[in-house]
Amino acid sequence: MPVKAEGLSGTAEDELLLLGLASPAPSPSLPSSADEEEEEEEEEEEEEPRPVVEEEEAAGGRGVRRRAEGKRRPGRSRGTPRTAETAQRLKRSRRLKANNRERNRMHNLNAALDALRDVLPTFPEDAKLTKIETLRFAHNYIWALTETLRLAGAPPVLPGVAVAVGGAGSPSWSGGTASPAPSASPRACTLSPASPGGSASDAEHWPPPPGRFPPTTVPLPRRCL
DNA sequence: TAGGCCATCTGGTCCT
DNA sequence: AGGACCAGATGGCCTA
Repeated sequence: MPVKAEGLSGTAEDELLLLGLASPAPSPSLPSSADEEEEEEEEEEEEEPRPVVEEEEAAGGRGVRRRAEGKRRPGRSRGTPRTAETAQRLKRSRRLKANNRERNRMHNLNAALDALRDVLPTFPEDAKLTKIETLRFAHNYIWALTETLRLAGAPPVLPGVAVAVGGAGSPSWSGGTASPAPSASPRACTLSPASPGGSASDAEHWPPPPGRFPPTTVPLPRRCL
């Protein structure tokens, strides 16, 4: 499924839509389940109990036509307490807002992943690593660079030096150390994903599929050459 | 066609 | 209460 453009269903819009305060423009965008649900919601809105039928009749509005057609909506007239509907709508509204937030969150996550891909060497250049490959390769790449520095006699990277995350908060490194933990690992020199904190599953994913093989430019620790 | 990858939705949980 | 985060489910697209 193609990525839905951001802003297609803004939070505020959803809210307005759900509360019946905005008239939804026919969306030419890709059909998603959310959209479908919104459409359902629109229908619901349209079928909201209309307390001012007399006025509509006077104005020749839809109330008149309904009555003329002799159609009566099932259920819903007086029996259902309005508060239940309101609660339902509120719930739905919150859900859609949460969906939007979640979508944005995942978009941010993907953007960060793309940024990570950009700084990772791949061959060919435009080969796109999958998410899991990106993470694993980044892990290895950092490990390899660290090893290279270490073997070159460079001073250890200062713990606490970290990438500013998201640009908003202060830099943090949840791991508590700036170097890939496994640098002390006895598994040095393999340069396989199993090297840095490797696991069986890591090894399973190495090497990457042909055509997107990235590590050709990863500097090997001198000891390994 | 099966399997991999991905985007999205959803409900639960935790945190502020 | 509302938002962030997470994991499971679902369905679409693509490739071998």
